[in-house]
Amino acid sequence: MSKAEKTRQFIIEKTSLIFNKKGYSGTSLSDITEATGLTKGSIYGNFGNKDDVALAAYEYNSTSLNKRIKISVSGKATAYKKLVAFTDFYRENWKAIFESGGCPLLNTAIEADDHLFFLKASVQKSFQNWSDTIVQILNEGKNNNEFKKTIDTTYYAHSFIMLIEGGILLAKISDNQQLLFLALDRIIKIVDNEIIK
Amino acid sequence: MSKAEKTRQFIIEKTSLIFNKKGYSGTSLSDITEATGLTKGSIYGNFGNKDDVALAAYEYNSTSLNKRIKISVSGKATAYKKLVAFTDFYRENWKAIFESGGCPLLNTAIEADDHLFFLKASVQKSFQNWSDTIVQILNEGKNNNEFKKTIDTTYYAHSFIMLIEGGILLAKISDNQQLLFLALDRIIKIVDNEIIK
DNA sequence: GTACCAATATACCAAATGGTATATTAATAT
DNA sequence: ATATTAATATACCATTTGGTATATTGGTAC
Repeated sequence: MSKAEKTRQFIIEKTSLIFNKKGYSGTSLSDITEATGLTKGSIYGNFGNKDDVALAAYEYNSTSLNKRIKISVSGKATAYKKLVAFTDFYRENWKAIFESGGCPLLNTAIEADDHLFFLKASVQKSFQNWSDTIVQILNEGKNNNEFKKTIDTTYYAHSFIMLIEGGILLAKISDNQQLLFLALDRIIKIVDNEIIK
Repeated sequence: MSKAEKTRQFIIEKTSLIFNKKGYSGTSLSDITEATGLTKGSIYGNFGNKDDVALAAYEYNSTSLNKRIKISVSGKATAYKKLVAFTDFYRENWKAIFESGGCPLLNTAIEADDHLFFLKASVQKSFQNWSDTIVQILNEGKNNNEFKKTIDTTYYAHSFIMLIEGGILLAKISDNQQLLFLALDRIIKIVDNEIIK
């Protein structure tokens, strides 16, 4: 990794939290220089403009969350256990997630879909990727004879994502994590009642 | 209504759409003067500062959505029909809602809970109010012997709100209204399977 | 009709915004 | 050791930001 690549990574890591908390409109260049201790010249030597920093910070936020979820899920013996691990991830990490500004996909989607269009494709991809991950687990369950063969995998993937995002939203604005747990319980209930054989 | 009150209302109505689309950080004073055709002097004659305009615009956006939902629900004969009407409201109005920037509660919650704290109490109140409305319908159903007496009304109110907000989020960023309908179908499924006698 | 007050416009302010051209420093290859 | 290049800092730019003091206009009561 060249020095420029290191600095680029350094900038992303130091600003990702701010972008997730204050949003992409709400984060200024002085926020960026303050957080990194670097000057504008250095920022613009490594990024084309502010949007590029924002996009890189979003990519960092979304992929690092995704990685952590995948680690929690991987290694579980059955597809069912993977789905439980997936919800447990949020039960165990809700506090850290909330303190770092909440789900980056949720936060960024709001800004991307009517205003900051340069972020939209990236956020769409994140949701698609998330959905694909869940679909994969559901297919694994079908193949293992754990889950019903008739289930619509993308339908359930989308349902779970909605419940989690809605849960995070309501829990965060209400300062009540139980509301997120409610959504997670509902996901497991759906798995138990509709998906498992 | 005095002239000042009229102008105040005029400013709110003309800017509410911009605030919902661009967010409260993303909306500038020049956006406000442009949308209204008024000057800064006039804006600051009617509001203390930009935050006050933002807050008033949010209140306008959230209450006007709430009013429209209440109109759709009211007049229905049974509690069950009221819940159906509530989901049908989104089936019928999703396009208009999406074009005006999506759900103001969702949009504003994202900015309010880590950044623009002056909005937080107001958004919390909106969610509380929404939850209360659903709880009221559920209680009505209990009293009418339509719904099971044992159900936890706030639990279901929160579940429905999560599904709708998650559905709006996913549908909007994916440019696919079917994803919202999926959430609405799930709500009716829950009513049919768990709430109705 | 005029005096008075409410409402709006004008003209200004300092600070912050995103961005850039150039200077300086640090690293690297020869 | 030195030339070259990569990385960062400095110093500047025009524009926009939110905000305000003052001037002007419009309406209304007497």
